[in-house]
Formats: sequence, structure tokens, C-alpha cells
Amino acid sequence: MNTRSLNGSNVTLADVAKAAGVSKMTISRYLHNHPNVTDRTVRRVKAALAKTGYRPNHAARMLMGQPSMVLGLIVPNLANPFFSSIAHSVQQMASAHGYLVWIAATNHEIDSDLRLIERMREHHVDGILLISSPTTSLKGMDLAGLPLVALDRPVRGAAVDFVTTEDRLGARDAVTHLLGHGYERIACLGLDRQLHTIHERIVGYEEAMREHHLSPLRYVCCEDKVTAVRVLRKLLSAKRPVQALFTLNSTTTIAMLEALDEMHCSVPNDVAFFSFGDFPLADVYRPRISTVRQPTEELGEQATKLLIDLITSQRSSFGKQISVPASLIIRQSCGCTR
Amino acid sequence: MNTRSLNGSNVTLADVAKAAGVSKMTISRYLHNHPNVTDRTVRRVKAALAKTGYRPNHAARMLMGQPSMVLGLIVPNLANPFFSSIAHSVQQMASAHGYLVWIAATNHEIDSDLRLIERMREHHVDGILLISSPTTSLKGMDLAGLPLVALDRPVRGAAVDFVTTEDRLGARDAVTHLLGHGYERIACLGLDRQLHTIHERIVGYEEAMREHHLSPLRYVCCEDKVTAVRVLRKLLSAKRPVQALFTLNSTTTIAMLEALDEMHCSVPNDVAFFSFGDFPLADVYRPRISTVRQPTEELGEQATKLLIDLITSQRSSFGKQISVPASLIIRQSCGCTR
DNA sequence: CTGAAAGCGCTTACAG
DNA sequence: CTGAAAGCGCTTACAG
Repeated sequence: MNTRSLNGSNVTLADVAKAAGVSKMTISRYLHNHPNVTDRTVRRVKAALAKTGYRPNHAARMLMGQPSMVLGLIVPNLANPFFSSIAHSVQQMASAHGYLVWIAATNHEIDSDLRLIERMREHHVDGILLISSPTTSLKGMDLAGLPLVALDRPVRGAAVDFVTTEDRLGARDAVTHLLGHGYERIACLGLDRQLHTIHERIVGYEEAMREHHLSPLRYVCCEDKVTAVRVLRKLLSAKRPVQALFTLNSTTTIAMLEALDEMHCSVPNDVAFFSFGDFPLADVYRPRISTVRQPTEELGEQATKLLIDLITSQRSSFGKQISVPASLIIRQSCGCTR
Repeated sequence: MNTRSLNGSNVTLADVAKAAGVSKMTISRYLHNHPNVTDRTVRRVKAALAKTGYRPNHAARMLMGQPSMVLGLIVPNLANPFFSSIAHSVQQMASAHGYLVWIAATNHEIDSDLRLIERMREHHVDGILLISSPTTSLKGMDLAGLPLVALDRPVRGAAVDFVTTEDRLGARDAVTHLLGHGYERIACLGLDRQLHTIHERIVGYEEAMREHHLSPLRYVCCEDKVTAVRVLRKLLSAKRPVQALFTLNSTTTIAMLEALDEMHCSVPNDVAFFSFGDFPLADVYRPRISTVRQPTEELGEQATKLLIDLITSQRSSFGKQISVPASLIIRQSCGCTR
């Protein structure tokens, strides 16, 4: 069996040309909407195309340097709703511009994004949207001729345009809101602070605290329920127990909600709660959770637009940053009452 | 500017061959781990490869009919956690076998999956995993030489192998559990019953009811909060109010939880609740929600394995079905107490 | 173990 | 408006 038939039809331009009684060039011109084709010829070509069941072979087209109309999107992990929503909005926007999106996940494997970039490139994607892992660096990589836009976080080792959330401001606003309730001991909990977004949110938290002449509490990393319970116990049994919890991402938020549940803590009476990142049940949970809503839709859209612009204009990335604001959704867990 | 340079290096085999002082064939053999290359030659080739920064041009390889080592995955919507978890597990499994996954979403556009299949094919994917839209039919499509596996639901119009959840059994078990609590009026709520999975779950519900000599209530479609509130009001104000709610999918589950909240219904006292589809907060929600856990991981894995098997064995799909069991996670919303 | 030739299916010049 | 020739960067099949 011939693997070549994977393309599905072994019908080539030559076959169509023969069926139509014209040259390959004429078929090719028709396929590319070239003006110079007679109506009469068009009819014959159309018929021949239909009869033969022709399907273009992209490999040959790309060998000739034509654009593939495919965009690559590299995300850390598709099981994470934040990334999958971004993937969704990127698709929408790309599709509106005639592009297909090739999505791939790195799944926390070292340098997996570098390998994905290489392979996507070999497969002739027209450009790449990258949500990079914190450890990857593009340093030394030959990026010539590869339109690239970083999403959510900048990428190390190269001056690449990037679009991100206003993480710092969002966090700062949330903490300022908590401070407005009179809480003074506010704990900040999240993931590895190496992550650019997490780092920015921590800075936002610290800025808000300092602005109110309070010292920020020590940052705590907490990714699962077990850790969350231990951390929470410690925070609440301190001499001066913590009054509010500010979680920096959804994983930590869920872990903390589990811990609060397990310890029979009443929110916001025992501790107030604010989450960076909104989620579907936040509005039904008891109490309703106040959150910082991330502009996932807009993030994906802006980045895609920027990438397409880079591709069509032949300009190159130079490290420009686009920040999309986050907004507060005030519900009850922070201490507000309706 | 030359678009051809998109590949990134205009270094070709010929350049490497010249640098190494050998023929193109020798380089090609080395690249494919062909045994017939002397150690001495290997060293020279390696050096030349490194010096020139060669990057293979997949377009040329594919033109020669080589496999692309890329699998296509078509899903309805990446913003849906169920599909994105499947995407995640497909990636994991594919990656373990050396395949890359090209994920694309149809986003409920008519025949979008057909177009995606076409385009992925033009781009020489080695096979496709398809979570088809209920309206799509493959009838009349030329699928020759295209390994294809349907996921989650069968695909209409062609005999394609598919792997799915044991939806009917899962639903039946859940309803049987509710019946065990003594509820007799159990409502079944979900999405469009055209969806194969939804249809199966409804059948499972009906089977369980009939087995207990009860007539199934009329199936209700309910996708958002507004509808949910209206439906719930009606169900609870009936002469013989409903005693338990069985939601068939996560969207309906969330909508119903919102409605229950808005109407100040106490679960399970006013109505019991059971959800098809588990979710992160189900275990912390008040009350904790009893659910049917879908085997997303296994679904993705099985389907990927099956597809790779089809590709490597050159066999073709014939409509075989693989069903993966779902399991009950009993918590409190059904009426159980710890 | 290594290489020269031919060809994959298109498109880009260039003619007419 | 249409076509014949050459070539994209590889690999296959055949020599040596």
C-alpha cells in the first residue's frame, strides 16, 4: 500500500489538466483566483475538478514557499481552564481571518516548547503564539523569519512582543478592596513565584499593603489540599490570626476552599476570601466568591490579531507589551453583603 | 523578502552535503538512522549538521509520502472542560508514541468538522480523532486512506470505530441510586437529545425508572440559568412535586445549581440532586454533589491507541465500538449522609 | 558503504 | 489568455 495516498486522492493537477483539456497552469490559476482565465475555461476546469475529486497537496505548495494559513499555539496544559479558554478565543479569532490553529501542549516537560516550536516550524506554520513555561529560554534559538507572539507572560531570551493581563494592578485592586473592609493581616497564596504572572500579582499585593503602611505577610506557595490545610491551620492559629486570604490562581483557590471546608471555617466571618481568577461556580458557591476576572477572551484575541499583523506586514517582534486590564467581581466572600 | 525562508533556515541537504564532503544521500541516511554509514562519516555529518544549522523541510518529506507523525484531533469546543481534558489525555498518549497532536475546534459551525478533516488531510496528518457534531455526516466523503477514530460519540454516515463512555449504564446506575433513596419522581434534564451521549443517558434514566415500575418524567432541555429557574419552578410547584433532579451534563448542572440557589431550595431536603459529570468543586460545594465520573483520561488514551494502531497496522476502521465504564461518586446531594 | 539520477506535485518565472 | 520548462528539498530505487 502506498502511504502517499494518505493525501486521500492521488489525483494531481496533471490529471485535472488532462480531464479539462488544458495545462496544469490553467488549473493552478483558477485555484488561486487568477483573473486571467476565460469563463469558458473556468467552466471546464470546474467540471474537471468535480469529476476527478481533486484535493490540493499542501506539501507541494509549501515546498514552493506558500503560506500554510496555519497558526501554532503552544500552551502549558490544556486541562487548565484558563489555557483552554485562551485556546478557544484564539481559534475564534484566527478562524475569522482564515487561519487554522494548531494547538499543542507542553505538559510541563522540560524544553518541550522549544521542541514544539521546531516541529511546528518544520511543518510550516505561518507564525506561533506561545504561552511559555517559566524555565524555557529562547536564547540561542534561531528565530529568523518566524513571527512569534508571547501570550500571558513574556518569554525569556528573546525580544518577543507579548500580550498579558494587568496582573499587578488586578491584584492590587483586590487587596485594596480587602483593606477597605478593615482587614490588616491578609495572606497571599499561590504557585511558584517564578511564574511571571504570579510574581506580578505578588508585587501588586505588596504594593497595596505598603500603601496602607502594612507589611506584606510572607508569600506562601500552595498547590493542593494537604498543603492548604497545613498552611491554613498555621495562619489561623497564629498569635494574631490572619483575617483574609488572597489566592493568586484557580488551583490554589480550589485547594483553599477545600481546606476551609475541611476545617469548618466560615467565610467571611472566620476569614475573608478573594480569588484571582473567576470560575463558573463562584457565583453560586456559599458564600459567593469575590474574584478578579481575567480577560481571557481579549487576551486570545489581541495576541492573535498581533500575530496575524506580524505575519502579513512582514514586521518582526521587538518586545512590545500589550496589557489587558482585569476587573474585580465583588460578591460576598470578601465581606461585602448584598 | 522570501517567504520560503519561513522554514527558518534555507540550509538544505545539499548545503550540509557540501560542508561534510559527502552526498545528500549520506546525510539523509544518517538522519533516518540507516545502518550503512561509517563511524567516520557519521562524525563528519554531525559536524556539518551542527555547523550549518540544518532543519529538515517537512514539505519535501511529505511530498515523498513519508508519515508526518502528526495526529489531528477535532473537538466541538475547547472551552468545555470535558473536551479539553480529553484533548489533554490524547496529547499525553500521542506524545508517548512520538506523535504530535494538532487540535482544532469546530465551535458549532455547520460542517466545520468536514472542512477541518479536509484541511488536516491536505496537511498530511497521519490520522484523525473526531468528536463530531451531532449534525455532521461523513456520508459521501472520500475517507480512503485516512485512519479515523470517533471519540465520545459515533459519527454518522460512515462505519468508523469509536470509543465512548458507557453513558447508558452510568445514567442507569445513578438513577437506580436515587430510587434507592425512595424518590419516585425524578426529573431528567440536559441538552439537545440529538446528541448521542445525551440520548444514551436519557435511555439509561428511563430504563432505571421502568425497572422500578415508574414512568419516566418528560425529558427537559435546559442550558442556562433562566431556563433552569423556569423549569425548576414548574417542577416544584406541580401537584406532586419532583423529588430529585438528574442533570445529564455540566452546563445543565451549573445552570440548575444556580437556579436552586436563586430559589433558595435546600438540597437534598427540598430536592435531591445528581449530576452526570464530575467537577473540581463538587466535593466542596454545599451540599457535596454526587456525580457520575466520566473516564476522560481513559477515553482519550483508548482512542489514541486505537488510532495509532490503525495507522501502523494499515487496517481500517469498520465501526467497532469500545465503551469505557463510568463510575458513581456518591457524596451528599443525593440524600446520603456521611 | 556511498552516490547520481529521477521524481513527488505544485508554482514561479518566462514565452507566446 | 494559455502553456512548456525549471525547480522547490527531499527520498526511492538503482548502481557500483
